[in-house]
Order: sequence, then C-alpha cells, then structure tokens
Amino acid sequence: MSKKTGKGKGQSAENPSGEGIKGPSSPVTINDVARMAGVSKKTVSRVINNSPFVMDETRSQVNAVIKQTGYSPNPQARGLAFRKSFLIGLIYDNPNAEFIVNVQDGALEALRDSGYELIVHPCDRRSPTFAQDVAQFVERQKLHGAIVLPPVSENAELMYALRSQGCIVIGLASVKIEGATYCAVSSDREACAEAATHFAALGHKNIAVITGPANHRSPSERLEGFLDGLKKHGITVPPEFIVRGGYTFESGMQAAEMLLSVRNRPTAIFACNDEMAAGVYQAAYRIGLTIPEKLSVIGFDDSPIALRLWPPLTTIRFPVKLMARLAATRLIRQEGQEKEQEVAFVVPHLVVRSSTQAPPRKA
Amino acid sequence: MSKKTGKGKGQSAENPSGEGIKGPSSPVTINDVARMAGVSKKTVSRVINNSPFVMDETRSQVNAVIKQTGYSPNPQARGLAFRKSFLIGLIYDNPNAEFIVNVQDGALEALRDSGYELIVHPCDRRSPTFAQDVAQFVERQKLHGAIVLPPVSENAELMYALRSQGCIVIGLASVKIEGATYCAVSSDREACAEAATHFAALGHKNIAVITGPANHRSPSERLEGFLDGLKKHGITVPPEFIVRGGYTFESGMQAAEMLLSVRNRPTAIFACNDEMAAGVYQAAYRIGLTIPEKLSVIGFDDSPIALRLWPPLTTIRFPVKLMARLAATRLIRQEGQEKEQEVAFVVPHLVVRSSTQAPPRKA
DNA sequence: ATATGAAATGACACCGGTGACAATTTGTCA
DNA sequence: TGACAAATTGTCACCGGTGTCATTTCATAT
Repeated sequence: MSKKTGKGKGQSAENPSGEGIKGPSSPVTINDVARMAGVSKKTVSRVINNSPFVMDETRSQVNAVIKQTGYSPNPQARGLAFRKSFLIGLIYDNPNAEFIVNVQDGALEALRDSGYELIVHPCDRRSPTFAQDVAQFVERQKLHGAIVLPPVSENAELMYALRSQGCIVIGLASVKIEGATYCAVSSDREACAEAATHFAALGHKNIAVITGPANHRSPSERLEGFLDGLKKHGITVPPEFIVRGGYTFESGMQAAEMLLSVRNRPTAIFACNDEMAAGVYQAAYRIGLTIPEKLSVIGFDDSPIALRLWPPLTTIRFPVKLMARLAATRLIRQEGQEKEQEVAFVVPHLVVRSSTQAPPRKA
Repeated sequence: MSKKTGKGKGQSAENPSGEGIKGPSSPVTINDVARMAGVSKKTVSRVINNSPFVMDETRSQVNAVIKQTGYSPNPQARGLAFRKSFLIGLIYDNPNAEFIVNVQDGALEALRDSGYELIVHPCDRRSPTFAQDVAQFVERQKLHGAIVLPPVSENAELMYALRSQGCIVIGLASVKIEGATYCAVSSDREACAEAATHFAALGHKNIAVITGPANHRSPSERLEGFLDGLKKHGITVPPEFIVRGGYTFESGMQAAEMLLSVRNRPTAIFACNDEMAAGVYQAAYRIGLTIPEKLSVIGFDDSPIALRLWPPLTTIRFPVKLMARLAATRLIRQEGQEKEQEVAFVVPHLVVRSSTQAPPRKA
C-alpha cells in the first residue's frame, strides 16, 4: 500500500474533452515566483502577507509575477508554518435544512476570495462524546474559526473549550452567547413584539402562542417578546393559551388542535416557527376553520414553507444569511481578537401576508 | 502586522468554565510519540499508514503510545508531504436545501473517523468564470475527492478537468455521468414506471405530467420512465398533457392551472418533483378540486413537504443519503482509481400515501 | 567623508509529516 | 559457520511556506 505509489512524473492526461478548462498543470510554488521576480522567497512571503517592510517597487514586481503565473500559496504549507489552518468550521446539530444552507451560502459569500474555506461538521448533542468530538475536530483541523449554530451555541462550556484552542468562536443565536468570541444575535424579542402589535392592531384579544422546545433559548425569547408586546396593548394571554411545541410540523398541529378545541377559542395564534405554523394550518383545515377569516396565524422564520401555504403566511423574517455573513466577515477580520466579547445585533421584521386579518365579528 | 505576532508561550488560558472538556493543551507530535515508543518517527509514520513492514510487536507498542497520548497526525503536514489534502469537496449549484443537507449528512456519516473532512463549495453555473472557479478551488485545496451534485455533475468538461488534477470525481445523478471517476446513479426511470403502474392500477386513463427544466437531465429520465411505464398498460399521454415546469412551486402551480383548465381535464398528475406537486395542490385548491377525490397526484423526492401537504403526498423516495454514503465510501476506499469508470445504481421507490385514488366515476 | 539608525532583504532553521534509500537485524541454505 | 535475501528500522532531504535574526542598503546627522 505504501509501496506502489509509483506515480512517476507523467501528466498522463487523458482528457478527451481537451484543454477547455485552464489547469495550471504544474503548480507554481513560492520558489518559482521568487526566482522569476529575482528576490528571495521570504520577500515573496512578505508580499503575500502584506508586510509593510517591502519596497513598493519590489512589491509590485512580485505581484506582477504572481498575477502572471497565477500563483496561489499552498494553504497546507502556510497552515503548517502558521500552526493554524485556513478553514472555518460550521458546527451544527440538527437545525432545519434551509437554515443550514442559508448559513453556508451567507458565510461563503463573505469568505469569497479570502482564502478561507468552510468545513462542515454536524454533531449530535445527545451523544456522550459530543463535546469531545467537536473539540477534537477543531483541534485536529486547527480551525481558524468556528461558526456555531443554535442550539449547540448555547453550550457555554463547549464554546469556552473551543476558544481555548485558539479558535475564534462565533455563535449565531437570538440571545447573547456566553463563551463565544463574537456573536451575531437576532433580536427576536423586538420582532415578536412587532407581531403582537400587528395582532392587537387588527383587533384580536383572544390570542394564543405555541412556543418551542425547552432546551432551546429562542422559544422563551420569542414568547417573552410577544407577551411583552401584547401587554403594551393591554392584552394578556391566559396560561392555557400558551402551549409548548417542538418546532416540528406535528407538534404544531397537535398544539393547535388542543388550542382550537376549547369553547372560547383563540382568534389568533402566534407560532414560534413556520413549521409549527404549518401545523396550525393543518389543524385548522381539519376542524374546518378558514384562515384568516376565522383564525389569524403568524409564524417565525420566513422559511420557504411560508409561501407554500395557503393563504401565504404572515411571518417574521429571520435574517439568517445576514447573520452568517456578519459572522464570516468578523472571522477574517485581522484585528485583535482578545477584546471584550463583541456582539452584533440584527433585527428580524414582520412580513405581513395573508394569514392575518381582523377577528370574526360573531362575538 | 507580521511583526507583532509575539504570542509567546503562555497558555494564558482564560477558561472560566474550567477543565470540563478535554483539550490536550500541547498537541502531541509524531516526534513525541517516536520518543516515547523508542522508535524513529519514520516507524511511527509507518504505523499510521498501515505499512506492512512493521513488526507486530513494534506496531502494538507504537499504537499503545498513540492511544495513551491521544496523538492524531497533523493533516496539514501529512497533506503537504503527500501533495494532497484530506478534504473532500461538495460542489453544488442550485441549492435545494434538503438535498444538500442530506448529502452532507450521508457523506459525513461514511467519512466519520476516516480522517477526511467535507468542505462545501456552492457555485454558479451561469457565471462566466464558473469552471475556472471550481477548478481553482479543487487545485488550491488539493482535494482528495469531490462530490458533484446535479446539475453541475452534468458538465462533462468540468468533470474531466477536475479529474485531471488528481481528484477523484464522483457524480450524483439519475444517469451515468460522463467524466466522473465514479457515479452513484438513481434509477429514476424504473421508479417512475412504478408510479405509472400505480396510476394505471387505480384506473386512471387521463394522465398528465409536469416535467422539469430543460437544462437538467433528470426531468427527461423521469418523463420517459413514466411514459414507458404507462405504455406498458396501454396508456398514452397526449402532448398537451405534458408540460414543462421549473422544479419550483410556482412553476408547478402554473402548469397545473393550465392542465386543469381544459374541458377534459386529467384525473391524475405526475409532477417530477415534490415542490411542483405542492404547486399542483395549490392550483387544485383554488379551482376547488379536492385531492384525491377529483385529482390524484404523485410527486418525486419525498421531501419534507410531502408530509406537510394535505392529504399526504404519494411520492417517490429519492435515496439521497444512501447515494451520498456510497459516494463517500468510494472516496476513501484505497483501491486503484484508474480502472473503468464505476457506477453504482440505487433504485428509488414509490411511497404510497393519500394523494392517489381511483378516478371519479362521473365519466 | 563617516558614523548611525531605520528600512529592506536574505539565510537558514523549522512546522510535522513522508519518500528514497541506506543500515541493521533476522532467517535460510549451502 | 558464512553468505545472501528478506524483513525491519533508521537517516536525511524535502513538501511549501514562515519566524528569527543577520546582513545589506540608504538617507540623514555630524
């Protein structure tokens, strides 16, 4: 296995389709560039790293050669010397697919041409070796930084552990995250208050909420924000109108069935995510309640499903991509990383569509 | 910037949360292991790489030290010496989020503990520099392998280009992919024939199809498979009952509106993906046609939306995760990669739920 | 013209592994 | 028992960059 690695030098190049896509067949190294520019490789290195101790003339000369040859430094060699990699980890547990892909896209948008790449690492919070797995991953890869998605990001111990390995740790969440170097937080509270105001303005008084799983932080944020918002309009929600869901379609449906089966049922429901709002639609449909005539619904996330429902769901647009972009941008910022913890706030907004209107008059 | 890197040696270690998560503070190197085991580092290297030229006794001794110290070789150094990385690229364009995340999960499942990691690379086929971008990415990172998702995988030229860089190229698709080292293909044809049989068995004669975008291969595979299947039951589909969609909800809705507005409308519709099937539901709902009483629908993908629709959608389960697992497994297989192109077939199956039943009697 | 300090560059070891090949140990056969 | 091949192990250069520190260059002060 380690014997027959006789690759030889031959390009062999069986490329039936021809030379269409440029592939600098022999990777240019720093030595090549140095030779061609007539300087030492250390100077080339300086140019690459924007060292200020290079004469402008020298710099532009080297840059010319770099451009001409299409040279690009080997990340592995660079990483080895720097004792860190140019990789950014994306660590998540199970959140929904849309969320993950949006984060990936947003982050990579910001990373484009920075030389950094994104390496994904799903994990299982319930595994007994969970924290070790993640920590080992980060250590082995010598990650430059890690973007940690909720609810994993709520594990402060883990965040500290990662950070102690020299990794810049960024948490995405709806509250400030303990242990992170930086976090992009979405002000869910405010947005939910906005939803509350919307209901109040339409004239709803009988309002219910379906919250999310207890082991996430976001549901309580959203619930409290919503309740606070309602309170400002003099509306209170009775305890039996606050029911816990699991952020899944089914749980939303069950919760709604429960809520809608009482005599004096709510005329409006705020579901803490769109999945559950879809469940509410389902339950309403079965019971024969039309939306929005008999029941108004607001969701949270503005996931694709919001537009797939009928009528289109009024929901809160969660700025995933923006947060990811912020996170990634912060990661490749060269400033000192040891200051106070930094926090960036972004505020989600209500997107009014057709699932909300004034309550029925029948009262 | 390159001057003030005075990191010193200090562990500094501000870890308020304590020593909870093991973090081998000083990374063990191959030299440490060699010293502790009383052998040369080359021998340790041999053990790591499963070289057969190591005495069993020596091997177990080294392994003991490795286990004891928790040593794990530095991928960067290893990669540098091997002139390749231990990274596997995931290259995709048109993000259907579910699809991507499933591939990631499936691939990483197979990669677990292999030392390989997954690095994601979305790209834009319409960009003029598309092929170059991808090729450069692969070259720079010296990828061990790349998993290319459709429809990017249908670009043979690109596939050849990547392969010529020494990267194992794996395509996922519904047809054999030209240029790939290996491909995992889903036999969509067969599955669609199964769907056809299902409609036929229920007694439908008046059947329509909504296909997908012209620049993908899968729609034609699915269409042909379905049509062939119908033909075996003596059913043919008139040209005006075959309409092209764009694999999106809206396109499915529009297509269905068109199909359902004619006098002698179809009693059954096969949509080439679930998104469009959801669009069909929408259109039917607006027109007042109930599913499945007045209209039967079959989708393709078994995406989460299939269960979110009411009634639950009969659809074809596309074995994404399995294909990804196959792909990743093949990637870390150590065998010679230069044989004939290898192809693995997996066949999707029909999942019958509640969106299909016999056509209305009214005829 | 000479000393002097800052600016720019280069020489060389080193990051943590692997390849090529030499050296050593072991086993076998004459 | 010596010779020779096979099995095992070690030495050293090298992968492609960066850090440290020495060296060269250059402008300015004396």
